[in-house]
Amino acid sequence: MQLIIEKTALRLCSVAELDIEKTFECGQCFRWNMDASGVYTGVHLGRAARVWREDGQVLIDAPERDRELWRDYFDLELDYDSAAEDFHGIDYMEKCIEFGRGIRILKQDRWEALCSFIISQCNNIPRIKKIVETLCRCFGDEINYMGETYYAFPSAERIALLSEPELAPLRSGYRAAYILAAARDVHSGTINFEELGGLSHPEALKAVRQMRGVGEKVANCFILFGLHKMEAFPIDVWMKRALKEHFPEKFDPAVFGDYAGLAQQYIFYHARSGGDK
DNA sequence: GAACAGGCAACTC
DNA sequence: GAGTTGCCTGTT
Repeated sequence: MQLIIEKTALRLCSVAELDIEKTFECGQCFRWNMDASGVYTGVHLGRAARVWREDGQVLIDAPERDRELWRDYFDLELDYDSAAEDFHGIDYMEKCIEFGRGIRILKQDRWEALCSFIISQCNNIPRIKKIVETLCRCFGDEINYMGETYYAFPSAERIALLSEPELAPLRSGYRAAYILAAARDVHSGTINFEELGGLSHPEALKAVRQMRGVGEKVANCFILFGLHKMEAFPIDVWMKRALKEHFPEKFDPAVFGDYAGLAQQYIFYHARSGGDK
């Protein structure tokens, strides 16, 4: 009897198009983890996958039928050099673009992005990852992959039916009430992702901010990383520092054009990696 | 033990 | 509308 081993490593793109380490470690997502050999394992839309570099290519261990799904997730159709045109030529930005080359703004699941950035407030990345992981472990569907168990991000519907004490294992503090409120808003239709997607950035910002515990920063993170509206420009303490240092007092992100969010990510990654020191 | 953290809301003036 | 304070929890 012949054993047929299904070879599932798909070529996603070249390493020039996507730097997985920068993309996964630049603070936009919380569910990808690297092992000792540089292979990242993560979960997206209930699918676990491994992503790695090999011979100048980025490969992903995924079935052929999911190729487009993953290419979409990594935003591989967009030409990032063209997208950055509006802020090329600014001296400081040249440095940030070069430094962040290969970063892509992931098209994350909208609910996961919303929930993750609600959790992110006043928190550091290891703790955000820990809370998100516990949330998935407690309430997400099991995924068996490569002999290990992973967990999908639990749906808003699932979370909406929980009570605050049930979220206690997350140790998310005052954010637990915000998570529940957001889940219920999504479940009830008060917040409709499809509708939000059709709104302009200012309109979407206003609507998203109606949610309890969602202020300017969290809203913009959700709009950028969840709704993939590339003009969203979240400003946190790192961004504040960088902007203060390199741009005039009355700075308007609109100067970066339609892809201001990408500029934000380059600045943020540069600043957080110690590029300004 | 106090201060602080990738933020928000409620309150003050 | 600008500034201050408390908030859960974990870390320093």
